[in-house]
Amino acid sequence: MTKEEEILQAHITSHRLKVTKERKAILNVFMSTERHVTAEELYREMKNRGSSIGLATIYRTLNLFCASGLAEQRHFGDGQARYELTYNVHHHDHLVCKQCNRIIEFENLEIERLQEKVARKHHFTIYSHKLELYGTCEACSKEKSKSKPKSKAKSKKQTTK
Amino acid sequence: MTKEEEILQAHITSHRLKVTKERKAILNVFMSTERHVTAEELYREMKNRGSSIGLATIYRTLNLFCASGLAEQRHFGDGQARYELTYNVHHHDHLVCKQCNRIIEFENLEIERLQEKVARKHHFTIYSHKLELYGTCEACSKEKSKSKPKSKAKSKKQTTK
DNA sequence: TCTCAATTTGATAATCGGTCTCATTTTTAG
DNA sequence: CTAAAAATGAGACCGATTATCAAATTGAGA
Ligand SMILES: [Mn+2]
Ligand SMILES: [Mn+2]
Ligand SMILES: [Zn+2]
Ligand SMILES: [Zn+2]
Repeated sequence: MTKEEEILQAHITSHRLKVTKERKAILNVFMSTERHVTAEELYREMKNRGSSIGLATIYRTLNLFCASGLAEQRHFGDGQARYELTYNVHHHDHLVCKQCNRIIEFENLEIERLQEKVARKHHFTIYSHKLELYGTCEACSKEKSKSKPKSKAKSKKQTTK
Repeated sequence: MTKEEEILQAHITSHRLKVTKERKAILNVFMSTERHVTAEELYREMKNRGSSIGLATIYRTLNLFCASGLAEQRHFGDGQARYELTYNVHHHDHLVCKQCNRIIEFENLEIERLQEKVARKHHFTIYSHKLELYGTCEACSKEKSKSKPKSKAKSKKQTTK
């Protein structure tokens, strides 16, 4: 049993919940897929691997992962929640390329310290924060003309009239 | 005519759009209400003041304000977009109290500089960013037991089972 | 000022991510 | 093994926002 399975089981038993094959299966795939996955993406991935677990269960289970401290939910501005394993993963923030939807993780202790300083000045107690830098990644700014090297998002229709 | 009305008109004419009484009325109320307003809140405020403008037009017009550079859209994690006038307003980020939904604005050039530094390190070009610190404000941490002094958000049902 | 094509509006239908409901199945303490 | 509690899948439902469309308004040019 992986450490992650243990963490999940601990949370499950301490909350009088139940260990199910669905939860184990979802945890497995969740750990093996790319970071910042959406519920829908995870659902499709599981289907590809032969699973018949329903989408509602995917949502429920991702929420459970978050409640157990295994994962965290993120929003990168495309209207879908994304999830990433955070157990044993250093805290970090994100650079989000709006061209190709690539997500680059970074860690900056100076910024974290300054956030705390700001909070102190306002007598505010931080328990979470969100720092995202939106723009264009290196790859995308090099290929000035081409459009979407690693597209992941649906392009939303824009009424320009 | 206020400077804001001029900016809007400039955007409107340069895009072959039309100046309407609705747009002027919405801009007026938008400028006179509190910052970080939702479309729904602005709609109700206008109704209170006797307007009969439809909600769809409020949404359309707030989007227009954003397109013209007068306003910006924000998301503070409660699932509704909020808007604030940013013309002639210094860039700032936000402390969001999850107890009372108070929003405190702050400005920190050191953090902004460090963000740019991070971006440079990753050869990334930032064109916008989002920094929000979530937690408990001074007022709320003082009244340890009381719940919602200036409640603004609907409490979402949480299935704890 | 009049005309009229283009734009905007209000009402409301549609969309979309996500949650809830409920009948059925699975888990697990005893 | 039993039975109560919890979880599941299917699909109904929800809330914020956008799209549709007929009717009204706007404004550039005559
Ligand atoms: Mn990450
Ligand atoms: Mn603000
Ligand atoms: Zn990119
Ligand atoms: Zn507060």
